Amino acid sequence: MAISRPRGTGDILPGEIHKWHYLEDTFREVCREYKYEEIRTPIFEHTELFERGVGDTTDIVEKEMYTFLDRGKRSITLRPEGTAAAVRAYLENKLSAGPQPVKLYYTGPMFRYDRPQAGRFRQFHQVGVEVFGSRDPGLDAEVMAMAMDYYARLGLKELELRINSVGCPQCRPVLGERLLEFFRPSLEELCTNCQGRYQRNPLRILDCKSSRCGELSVGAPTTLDCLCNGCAGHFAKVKGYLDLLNISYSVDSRLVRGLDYYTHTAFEIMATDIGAQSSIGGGGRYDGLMEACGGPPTPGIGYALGMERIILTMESQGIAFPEQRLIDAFVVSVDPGAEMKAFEIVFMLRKNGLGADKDHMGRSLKAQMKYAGKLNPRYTVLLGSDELARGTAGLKDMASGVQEEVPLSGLVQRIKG
RNA sequence: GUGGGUGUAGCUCAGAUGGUUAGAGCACCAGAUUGUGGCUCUGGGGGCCGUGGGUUCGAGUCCCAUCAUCCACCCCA
Repeated sequence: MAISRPRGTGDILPGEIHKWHYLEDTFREVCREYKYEEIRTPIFEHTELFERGVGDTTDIVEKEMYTFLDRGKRSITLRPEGTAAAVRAYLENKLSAGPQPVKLYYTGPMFRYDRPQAGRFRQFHQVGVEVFGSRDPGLDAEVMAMAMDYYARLGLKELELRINSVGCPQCRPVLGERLLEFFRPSLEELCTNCQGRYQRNPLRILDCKSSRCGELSVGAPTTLDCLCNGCAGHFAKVKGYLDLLNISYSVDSRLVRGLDYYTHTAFEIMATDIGAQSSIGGGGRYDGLMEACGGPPTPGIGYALGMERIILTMESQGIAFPEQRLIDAFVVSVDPGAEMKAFEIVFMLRKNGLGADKDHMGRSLKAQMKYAGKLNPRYTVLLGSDELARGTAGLKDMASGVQEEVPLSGLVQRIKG
């Protein structure tokens, strides 16, 4: 093989594309019902957008971005996530001038230079939403409910919704101080990662997966211990709305979204049985992000769901994807003399809105039938010299095997009927 | 970035201790008395045994390197 695909990427082949269509179609349907409108932003942006919009101390920006200089010596980055670009577009196109809130959705590929493993790729696909312009806790609940609704429509079971509140610029520093105090005695024992976090963002120590750090952080103050009245009230309302909708969730006070401008609600949806990368979606509120990107103070909340991981979960749960029939009719020429007529009939069927095809490999009658059997059309249309002479065609129902002779003039009607 | 597993046909995999023309199943193609699919049977095409080096009379098999892939850490979707 001369050239292979780049590491961590994948070809979505015709045999599985129906899964992606199903996910996308279902998502669009949900978005329509929830009144979210699609936005399509570039796949690449100025690197600076992500440095500011994702945070330059995050792993994503520090080591996972596909960044390059274009021919004009501009630093360009393939988008690693969708929120920053949506924020940029909202500001750049003055969507703030229209009615608020602005509810957007997007779908498409994202890029991160990670080591590939089960459920993790360098090019992967997300569907996501962002709501700009309102701090209503009802919207926090809405986006979570929407994500769960989407999963449910796909047939996913046994998902776990974890939620937390990470506070706001007023109460976060209080927590930060208390965390520094708490970990100061055991600073040397923390993993090297967390020693760095201690300096930059002690909140994330709570999130560390290392068992050592886990032990050390037992009894540590959590975000929930330090919420100010406003944040605690917001969180209580979010939970109230979720309860109202009978959406089950667990409060996970260790769930942290690391960026400074993330505020209030953070959530994550976990699946089982798809390997170590079990998060199939996550999101949160980011009331500080617009300002970080140079805009006026504007609240926002959103989520992103990983399509590959959703498909993995569906497959591991044995959920069937609706498969659409490739064609309605396959036209077979019984003898070479009928070849031209078969070609004509195929186009006639297509012009009438039917999916149709014929052999293009010079196959024998038997082989044409065999091929038709694989394409699984509802009908096979058989044309031979006898039929030609009578102006008819054999119409064979492939499921039942029953064949009848119908006049060409009534073929479309008969197939549609 | 770190660690482990695996690279033989389109796919899933056999190929003890190195030894003739590298096999199977599935898939693909053709045929089973000449105008009909699914089942069955017969036959056929297809392999620089990931790549490069080394050891050896001889390497798919042993050694080294490299690349790819899978899994895990980290992080995330």
